[in-house]
Amino acid sequence: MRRRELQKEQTRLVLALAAFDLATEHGLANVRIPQIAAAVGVSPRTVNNYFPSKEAAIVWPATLRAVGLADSLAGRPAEEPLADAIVAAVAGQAGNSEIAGLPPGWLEEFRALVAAEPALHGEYLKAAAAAEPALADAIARRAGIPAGQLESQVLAAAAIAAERAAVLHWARTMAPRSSLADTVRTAVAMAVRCLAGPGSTLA
Amino acid sequence: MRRRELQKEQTRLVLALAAFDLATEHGLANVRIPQIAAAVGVSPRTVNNYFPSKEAAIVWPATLRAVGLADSLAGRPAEEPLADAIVAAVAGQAGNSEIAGLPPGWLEEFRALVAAEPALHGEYLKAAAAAEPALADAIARRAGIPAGQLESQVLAAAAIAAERAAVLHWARTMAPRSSLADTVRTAVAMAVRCLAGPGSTLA
DNA sequence: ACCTAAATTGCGTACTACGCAGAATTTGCG
DNA sequence: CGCAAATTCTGCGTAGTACGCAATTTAGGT
Repeated sequence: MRRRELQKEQTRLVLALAAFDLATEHGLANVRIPQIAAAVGVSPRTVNNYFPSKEAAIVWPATLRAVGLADSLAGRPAEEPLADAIVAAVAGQAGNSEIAGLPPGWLEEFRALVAAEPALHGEYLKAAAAAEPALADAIARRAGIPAGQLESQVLAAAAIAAERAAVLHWARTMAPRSSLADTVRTAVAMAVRCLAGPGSTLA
Repeated sequence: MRRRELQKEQTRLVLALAAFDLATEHGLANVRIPQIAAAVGVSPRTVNNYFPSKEAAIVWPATLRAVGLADSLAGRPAEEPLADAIVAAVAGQAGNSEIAGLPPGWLEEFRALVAAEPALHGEYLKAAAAAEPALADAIARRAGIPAGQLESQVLAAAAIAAERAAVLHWARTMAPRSSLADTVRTAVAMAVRCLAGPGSTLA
């Protein structure tokens, strides 16, 4: 019964993108659940079966990307230093947004929407934080230490916080002189340089 | 017209504490807005004048503490290294919870409630993140650099994320061998060591 | 004590979240 | 190919929330 879940994830993503489009066009406050349902062709009740709120639906791709962070880190070569691997994993997610069927340029529109709608900040925070446990576990596994230690959790939280700060900073800066990926890379590097660098128990 | 606002803040805090107590006793899901109103002796409508949701009410003291972070940092001696000042400011907030009329031991109960009620995690995140801009400004001011730079924002985000990770880690650990304040101090020091340490442009 | 500004309150409305049960649909298996 | 079972979609009903608005009460300053 694998196909079932794939179809479900597909519908979930379609719903999320529909909610996202409606929010960018009409403004978050003017989006109604039935609108989203109509745009996809399902019942309003179904929308709430997939998402507890329209905000959660809009932010869903960000949640997906955040969850993919741990996998991305696990896929880095084993000999790469931990700090570099984390930076590469986070920046890599920021670079290619075609991860799971997202339209190209999605990240650009997303940051614009989040910057324009403060009501989404909280939901974006939740999406980013949802990845912390998995990322902390991946870090611990790579460092060869038991999971649940304070240090790996702090490192994961700091890395994700840095990424979020970079995205918001980049979104606020009207004339960005550097690309989003570069900004994210710089920010994450600053945050993890020492936590995961030489001299750390995680290195 | 200063007294007016003081009274307002007072009732706001009373409402928040009432919501908090009801949540610890009956569980978050069983708390109703009229209950909170009745516990304080105001109309249900008034509760929603002060808070947009019961979760926001419960987390309000955490928001207060987070906002106080920037002031706490500003109050540190000017000759203290930035990293030490940040660690001291954050850990100081974790140490004394009597900041604004909170009952002693409030932080303990709060972390227990947050750990027991995952529905509060998001609200706690928002409360913590609410302090980021102010903290980033305070950092920039102390470092003598213009506000809004990426580095100060990343540092603020990382410090707050480390504090939150420490609190949650401490809450999850059943038999905490060290005090919460020590855990927070350790976590923030790890995150800040390098961002604000020697060699950084902020130092 | 009065005048003014602000807070509290009650009411009404729109919307959301979700439990429940029936209908529709798809999957696995013979 | 068809049947049975599990699962998802759907509609309905309910409880509860958020908030605008206007009236009332309360408090502050002179």
